[in-house]
Amino acid sequence: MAYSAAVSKEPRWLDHEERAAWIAMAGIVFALPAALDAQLQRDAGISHFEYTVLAALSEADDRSLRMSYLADLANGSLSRLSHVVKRLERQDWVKRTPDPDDGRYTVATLTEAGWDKVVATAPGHVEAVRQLVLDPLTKAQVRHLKEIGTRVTGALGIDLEAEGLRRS
Amino acid sequence: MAYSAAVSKEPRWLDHEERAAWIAMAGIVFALPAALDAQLQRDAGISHFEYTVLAALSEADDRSLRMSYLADLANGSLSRLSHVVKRLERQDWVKRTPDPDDGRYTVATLTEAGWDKVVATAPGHVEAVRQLVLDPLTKAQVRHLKEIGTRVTGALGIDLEAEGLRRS
DNA sequence: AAAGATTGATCCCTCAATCTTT
DNA sequence: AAAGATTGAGGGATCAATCTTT
Repeated sequence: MAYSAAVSKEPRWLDHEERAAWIAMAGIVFALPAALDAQLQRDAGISHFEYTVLAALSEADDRSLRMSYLADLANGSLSRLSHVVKRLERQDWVKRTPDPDDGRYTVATLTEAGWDKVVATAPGHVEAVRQLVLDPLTKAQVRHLKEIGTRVTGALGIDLEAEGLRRS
Repeated sequence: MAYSAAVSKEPRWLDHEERAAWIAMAGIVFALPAALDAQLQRDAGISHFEYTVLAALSEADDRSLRMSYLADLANGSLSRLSHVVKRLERQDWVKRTPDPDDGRYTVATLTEAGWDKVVATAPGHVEAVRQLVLDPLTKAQVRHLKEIGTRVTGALGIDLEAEGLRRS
């Protein structure tokens, strides 16, 4: 991700409307993850990242995904995922096996207990997403949000098609 | 922040448009902080939270704020702020003094070197915000984003008036 | 006793180094 | 040698406990 270094003397400062939009966006971006984490931690004892991992596996064929692909889906590094899956494995929610087709890959699979955990956790999480994000918006604003999100995630280099496989 | 516990058997699942909007929002919310942190870390050697603290002080009267108020502005806990300010103090960017009016408060003040750090860092940060968020949007979308942000931050219990004091 | 602030322990993430399979 | 994955060390965030001032 290359930001053209601000070499010119005068940066393009934000006008009034841009500034207001950015302040609102910043508020969301830095407070929403904490709020979602808090709900999941309180009601299910897991982090949002852990939930994302379990949910992604629950929607995959055979409830299985390669570690590297799963890391991409969950927007995390492979190292982070490896640490997290180690913990999830201790709880017997996930198990790991080498990929028979290519031994370099590791395949993570959701166990029956892991499936139950997702089923038990999903409704509360969806409800939190509704209350914090979707319910406060009009139908038109939901549409606008989708379009804005498409453009910004594009600038961030995120592939929404792939993301579509998962998430509540 | 009270989420009504999902006691009803059937949660209200997301329809197609809601799901698309949420996936886009989730992409932003979990990738944008990392992107902004990366720019600041690379170009200035500080985290986004540290930048927020320095920037908030730079815009305050006497370049000074009480710790508890500053923690609110920066969307962080007082404990987190205390740890961070300790580090900023080591770099001589901030200094702390007891509030003369009420000794329970601690007042954080930006030093001259801290001011210079903000001046040197702000243009690159604003440029990143432009490239990742504002430039990809039309003027109408910037307006929509402001309105959406107002509603969602409202649901999150954030006071945007107070926030307006800071942020690039 | 309450409010503001700080501290230390613990947990989690990041980064670099390493290991395994191809 | 390259790709995928794991590991351990180091740094920052969180939480509970503590300290200070009112």
